[in-house]
Amino acid sequence: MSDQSIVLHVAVQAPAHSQIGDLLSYAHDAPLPPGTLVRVPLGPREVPGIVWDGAPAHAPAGGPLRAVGAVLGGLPPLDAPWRRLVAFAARYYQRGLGEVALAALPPALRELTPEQLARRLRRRAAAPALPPRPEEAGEGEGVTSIPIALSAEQTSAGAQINAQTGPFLLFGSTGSGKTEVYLHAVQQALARDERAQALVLVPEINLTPQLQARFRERFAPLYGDAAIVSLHSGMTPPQRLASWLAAHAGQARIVLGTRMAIFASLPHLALIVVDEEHDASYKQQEGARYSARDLAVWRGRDAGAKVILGSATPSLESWHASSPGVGRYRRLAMPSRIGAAELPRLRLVDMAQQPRRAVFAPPLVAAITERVERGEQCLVLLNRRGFAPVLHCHACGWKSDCPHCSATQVFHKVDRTLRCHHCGAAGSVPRACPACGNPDIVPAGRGTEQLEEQLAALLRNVITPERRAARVARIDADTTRAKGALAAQLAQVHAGEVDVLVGTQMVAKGHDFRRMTLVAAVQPDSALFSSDFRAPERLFALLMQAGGRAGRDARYMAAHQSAPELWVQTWHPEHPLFAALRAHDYPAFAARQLAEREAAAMPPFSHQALLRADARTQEAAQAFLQAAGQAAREAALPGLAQVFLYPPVPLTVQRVANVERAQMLLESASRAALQAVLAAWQPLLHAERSRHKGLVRWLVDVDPQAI
DNA sequence: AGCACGCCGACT
DNA sequence: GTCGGCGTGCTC
Repeated sequence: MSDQSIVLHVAVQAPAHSQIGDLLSYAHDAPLPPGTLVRVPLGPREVPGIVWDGAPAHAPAGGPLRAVGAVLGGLPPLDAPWRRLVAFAARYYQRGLGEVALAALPPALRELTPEQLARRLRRRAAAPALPPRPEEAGEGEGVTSIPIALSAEQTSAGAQINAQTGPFLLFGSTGSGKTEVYLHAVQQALARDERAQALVLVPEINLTPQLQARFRERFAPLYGDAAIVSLHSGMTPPQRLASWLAAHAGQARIVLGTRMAIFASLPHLALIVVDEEHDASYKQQEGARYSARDLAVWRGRDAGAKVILGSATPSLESWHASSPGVGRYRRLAMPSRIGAAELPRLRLVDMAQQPRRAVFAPPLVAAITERVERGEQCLVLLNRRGFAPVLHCHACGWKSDCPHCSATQVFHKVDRTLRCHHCGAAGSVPRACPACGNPDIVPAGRGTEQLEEQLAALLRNVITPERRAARVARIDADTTRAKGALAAQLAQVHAGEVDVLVGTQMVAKGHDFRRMTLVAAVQPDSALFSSDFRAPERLFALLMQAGGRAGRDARYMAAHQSAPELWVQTWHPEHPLFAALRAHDYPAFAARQLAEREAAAMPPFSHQALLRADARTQEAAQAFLQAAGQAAREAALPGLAQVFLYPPVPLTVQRVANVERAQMLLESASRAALQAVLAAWQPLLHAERSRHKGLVRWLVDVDPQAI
């Protein structure tokens, strides 16, 4: 303990609800700049940490400080903008600073010793990592080195992005060429400054390969292959580390990734693109429940980087923010589909007029048959895996309930199992009713497996122009579990080996199937009357996006004299959502939804947070929430007068894996008041926790995407 | 969150 | 007589 006179404040990975404060103090023999990675002793173990600026809220309890264990000095410190982003996210989403900061680093980096890191960095330096000098790029304002033919709408959007600061909401219908605008904006940003970096976010890993191909094709000739990296959870730890280091060092000029990539270290960030910004997967659902889209807007403003949010069906939050009266975002509209491709015509099937219990209405079967006979492809969507959501005994009323959850086990016919989609419990299908012995137990309802089977039967005599039998294939989470399975199956579809594709939402997004001319949603009605006020918005987006899979290739459609169609089977054809869908009129749909939201003071006209409790019993979960609310009122938390606390209620799926779940909704017209309450509430929640025996955990979800 | 310490059931 | 269940408490 001789010369260790410097006190360092270090963020370590400890959750907010541990008794540890945000920053811990350690002794070291020399000052270290904030953002330096270190390893420090914590109790019996050594953990990674990040040197932080500012002092901890609470001084350590006295006694000599322990010393920093190791310094990862080979790495440039994480810069101030990165630390501000992490600090903001931790504060806003009510989590520990160190928890958010360390989770934002690639796992492989957290495990590294200084020696391993030094070896890695030497290897990187030895490799010819620097890209060819882009001599031809960056010759002043607006000069692009690759001439790109843009439509008038694309040119106008590009010009505005170039001239204004944003953030921008790029509202372009499916097939309007949003990607080309992204590419153009990235090219402009990179050409303007030879160090500039661009971050491009996509909702799902599945969509990164094709986007990566587009960006590589465009930018690898200019900046080299190494200048384009991906960042998502499907990569191996070494791959992720390599991408992260390339971004941190500034060698990667373009980072493509999923929501986690919003926390990438990008010292020269100039542009952030959030593709399909309405997509729910931008909201993290465990740990710190952050919205990568919202953080993108914050980060862009803080770092002086432009932000482009793109969608054909924007979130109502973004749409509202870009409305003329509000003007926080600049709206750029691209209503036309490129290359004279038509938008799909809506064919509503009134199920009340169809044979009872028909899965597929006869007119839909006829339409699919006709298309397959012409050599075109069809897509059938159902958002439910398995063969049937429940098995049923008509003799005694037994259902295939999950023993651990308040949900039924789903019948999977392919492997004769009953599986719970909530807790994962799986078993084989009983031969007879476990309750009464009746051998005649029947599946009720339908899933993708059943659609696949029924369609195959319905089309068994249908012959394609190549004189082979029609082929039906299914793509969902069950068929794509193995690594590379999705890519292989998609390749089959692209190769024309599949005529009808049955699948869940995962095939509705992004993919470009050239010969796809008909898309059908078999059973979308539940979203029309859901208790979740965002369900209609999600359904509209899904149907628009799914419909966009049909007729993307104008030349193919013209050559085959085909017109794209979106079929929807519904019991409520008169529902106003379908009128807007028929007209491809998102603005009309959004206007009506926003009017309803405003009248009911719901988001985006109010702000919400959830306090959720998991416990052994539903009573214990609700008692904790009740007591937490009571404690907040008794302490008269600042801002509480402007925040409405709803009574605790069970979650829709009340019990999962034998844990009972309840939640309490907080709502306020003032985001600041809601934030103030949540921050001041935190210590009361800690205190309350120990008074509730059966409580398993509690958590706060700011801006929940479902309630 | 880890990881200890700590006090009560089925095994060698 | 030990191995081990996870309840409670601490980590600068």
